[in-house]
Parts: sequence; C-alpha cells; structure tokens
Amino acid sequence: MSKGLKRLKKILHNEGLRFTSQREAVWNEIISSDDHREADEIYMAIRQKGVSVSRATVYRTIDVLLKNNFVRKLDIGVGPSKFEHKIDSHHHDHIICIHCGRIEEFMVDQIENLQDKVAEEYGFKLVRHIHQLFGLCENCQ
Amino acid sequence: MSKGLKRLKKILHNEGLRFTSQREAVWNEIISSDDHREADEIYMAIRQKGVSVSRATVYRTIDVLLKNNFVRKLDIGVGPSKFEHKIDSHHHDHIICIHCGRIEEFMVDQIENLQDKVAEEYGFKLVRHIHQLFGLCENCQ
DNA sequence: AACTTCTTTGAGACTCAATCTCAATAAGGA
DNA sequence: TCCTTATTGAGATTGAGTCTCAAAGAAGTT
Repeated sequence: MSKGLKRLKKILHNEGLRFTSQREAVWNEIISSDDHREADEIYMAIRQKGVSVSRATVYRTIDVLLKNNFVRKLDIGVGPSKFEHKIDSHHHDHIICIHCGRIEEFMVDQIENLQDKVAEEYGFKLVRHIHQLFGLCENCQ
Repeated sequence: MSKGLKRLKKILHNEGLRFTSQREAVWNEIISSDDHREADEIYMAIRQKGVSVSRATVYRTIDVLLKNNFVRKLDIGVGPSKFEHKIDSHHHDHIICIHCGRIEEFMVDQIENLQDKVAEEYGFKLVRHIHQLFGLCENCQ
C-alpha cells in the first residue's frame, strides 16, 4: 500500500470515518495528476476508468480531503473551483492567464513574510490566504 | 450635479449606453457608503428608499460600473460577491476575519512590487490581482 | 461467521447567486 | 414629435454545490 493511502486510512480512522472504495477511488484519482482540476473533471475521470462513484460522493470526499489538508482548493473567480493534491508539494500561490486559463505556481518568501507583518499590524491571527495574479501569458499577449 | 454623476454620464455616453433613472439610483446607492456590500443589499437599500429597480438591473448596472472601473468586486469565497465603490479610493487588498466577517483594507507597496516581479519572471503581462488574508481578528481569537 | 451499530452512498431534489428572455417601456438624436 | 434602439422587469433558467433519505456497507463485538 502506498504511503499516501496509508496516511488517508489513518486520518479517516482518526476522524471516525470509514475507509470505502469510493473514497479510495477519489483519492487515487486526485493524486494521479498534478493538474488543477474541477470536481466534475475528477468525477468524469473516475467514471472513465469504470469505477462507479456519484458526484455527491466526489464532493463529499474532496471536503474530507480539504479539511485534512490533503488537497488545496483554487477558486479563480470564474467557473467551478479547482483542486490539486498536496502530496510532496509545498505552499505556493498562482498566476493565471485570463485568456487561455493557463495556471502557474509561484512562491516568494518575502511576500509571505510581509503578509505575516500585515496580519500582525491589524491584530489578526493569520489562518490562510489567497494570492492570485491575473494577466496574459506570453502566448496570449 | 456631483462630479461622480458627471463621470457616470460621460462613460455611459462613450459606451453608447443610456443614462437612466435606474442606473442613477444604483450609482447613488453604491457611492453612498464605503462598506463592502452584496448586490442584494444594494438592491434592498434602493427599494427601502422607495425607488423601484429590479434585481436584474442592479446586477447589470454593477457590471457596467465594474467594466468602467467605478467599483471593485470582492469575492471572499463564501456567500455572494461584495462590492465597494472606487471614488477617492486607492488600490488596496483585504484582510478578512473568518469568524465575524470583518473586512479591513491594507496596501503594501513592497508586495505590489514583488507581484510585478513575479509576473515579469513568468512572462505574464499583469492585469489584476486578488490578495486576501484570512484569519481571526482581535475580537475573535 | 453472524450480529449490531452507525456511517456512507447514490439518485435526484433542492438551493441560491447570477444570468437570460422577451415583451413593454423609455432615452435621446433628428 | 417621431423613430430607432437600448433598457427594464418579472420570472424562467442556469449551474455549482448541497441536502435527503432509504438502502448498502464498514468495522467492531461476540
């Protein structure tokens, strides 16, 4: 059994949740790609492989994975939310082409530090952040 | 006539759009407050004042104002989008309390500059960005 | 293995913000 | 005033996501 799957089982167990074939299928599908995909794309991909899972279960499983920090949710303001797994992946933000939809990841320590300072200044205890740059990529200018 | 209203008329004219009492009402309502309000809150506020406007028109007018840079749209990922006018207001980003919904504005030149550098690095021509910090404000910790 | 308890699943209904439709109305130039 | 064309409003529609609830199934217990 893969390391990720073991982690999944463990977390489900810790939360009093059950390890089901559907949750395993959703999990496998999500970690099979580094893309940023919509819930429905994940749903379709699972069905394509002949596994029967309902849309509701895909959404519910993604929620579990989100709460347990296995996936990251990406809402680009237009269309449905996208999801990416966080296995072997470090924190990053996104730069998105408003023409072709291309999504790249970036990470700047200095920005992260400045965010912390802003939060402190306003008396906030920072929990998470969204930082998205929108523009035209080199192919779309 | 106020300076803002003149600007509105001019831009409607430039776009071949008509100056209507409904658009004026929506405009007046939006600039009457510095709050971040939902379309429906703006709609209700207008009706409260005895002016008759439809929800569809409120949404449509906000779209016009958005396209012409009169208002800023704020999507905090939960619930409907919020809007704020941009008259006499400079660019800023938002820090949001995930418990009470409080929204504060912040602006750090250094972050803006670093964003430009990121865009350049990835070959993107930057158009806009979303930067939202989520956490617990001092009253909610 | 059988039993028991309690979670999970699936199909489809439902929610709700936002958009669309289209006939009636009104702006604004001539 | 007339005429063209944009705008409006009421309600239908869309679409992502959530909820319902009876049936199925996981996992602990004996």
